[in-house]
Amino acid sequence: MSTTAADRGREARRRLLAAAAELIAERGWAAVSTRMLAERAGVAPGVVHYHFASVQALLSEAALAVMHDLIEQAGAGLAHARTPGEALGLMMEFLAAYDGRDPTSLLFAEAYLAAGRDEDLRRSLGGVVAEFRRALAGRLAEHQVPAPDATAAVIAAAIDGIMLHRALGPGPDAADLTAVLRRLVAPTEPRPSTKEQ
Amino acid sequence: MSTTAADRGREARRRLLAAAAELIAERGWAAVSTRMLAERAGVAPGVVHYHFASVQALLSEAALAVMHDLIEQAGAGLAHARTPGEALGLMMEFLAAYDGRDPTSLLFAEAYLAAGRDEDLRRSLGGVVAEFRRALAGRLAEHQVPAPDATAAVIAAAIDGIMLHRALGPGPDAADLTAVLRRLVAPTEPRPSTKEQ
DNA sequence: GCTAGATTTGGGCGATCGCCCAATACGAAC
DNA sequence: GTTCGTATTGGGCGATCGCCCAAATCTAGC
Repeated sequence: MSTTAADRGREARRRLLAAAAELIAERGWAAVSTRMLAERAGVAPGVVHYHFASVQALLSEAALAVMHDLIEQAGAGLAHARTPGEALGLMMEFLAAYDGRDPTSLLFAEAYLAAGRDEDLRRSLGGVVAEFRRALAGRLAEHQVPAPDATAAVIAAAIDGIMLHRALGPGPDAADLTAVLRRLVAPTEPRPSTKEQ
Repeated sequence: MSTTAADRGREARRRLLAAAAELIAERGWAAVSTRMLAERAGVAPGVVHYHFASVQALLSEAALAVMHDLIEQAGAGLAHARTPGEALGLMMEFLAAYDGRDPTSLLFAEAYLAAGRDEDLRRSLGGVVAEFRRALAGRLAEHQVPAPDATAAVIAAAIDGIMLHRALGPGPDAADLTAVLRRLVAPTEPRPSTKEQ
């Protein structure tokens, strides 16, 4: 039951990372300040620069942690699918929880932009996207989808773009979008019947 | 040859809008300041709040002007295409000029995010995207592409996503991506032959 | 109890922020 | 030349910024 100083320190660090993830989405990357982070995390302002070299470093670490977790989670769900079409359906279902204006979606977008002005962050983030593309391309190749790399890149891009556009207002139903995306992975065209879902 | 006060005023306003478009891309929306804008435009700091109600208002007006011009330009090129596949090719060619890290791409991304925190901007920007989707869906419908609205939305989203991902590092060739996207608009499946690029 | 080392505190530093405004400059109308 | 109206100047206002640091506070080990 004893809480050592190191334990409390780790907890403070953890709370600061969580606060950073929230505030990036709420206020925007450049608008997150030292005192804002400290207040949200329930610590004194000085603690921020005790645990992190700079506010930038804190924001980067927080964003990367969230993104990596989510990509891994999505990838795990993908493994259950038996066909690429099914995998697409699962992914779109997974994405239904994010409307482009929720904290997670905004965190992604903010991180994308911040990466353009921070070389280290850009490299790390590029690695996350590349990893997702590679995993997806592997699944596609297993099912004889032609041009798996390019197809995976387009799907990954479409997903991010769909999230971006959702933030701006209503668009077509997710089910309709999924049906369109399925054209990308249909191994053989099943001759479009007169009626379809 | 006379330059009235009103003429000089209009010129100062124009220069401020141009400076805003540059600085949004360079520094990020939230990091653009009054004095930064004034210096870039070659005017005194006070001029900014003489011509614009706030820095936010200046940034929004500048971003919307650039985006509207570019969408219109892309749409004009689209009118020359004779098939949806050709139109896609033209659009991807048009997009080749933007690698996701150039000022125009960054301006788009910054505006998307800023829109999430400014209701007026969000509405205006949503209108721009909707207008593009509508124009594209119209062209698709003319050529019997199924589900033209959803297809247009996916294409628009894929384009923005591709630009976003390009900023993070190299991906598949544009030509390969275009070939994949063409699957979305193929009116009838030409029975995939043994070889295809 | 006492020391050693890690963590927290809370305010200070100079710089910068958005916005404002009284004073000034300057061409147009008379 | 005088008046009038618009545009510009340049500094001031209080607030906030990132980062720093000496002092205070804690727990573990002796």
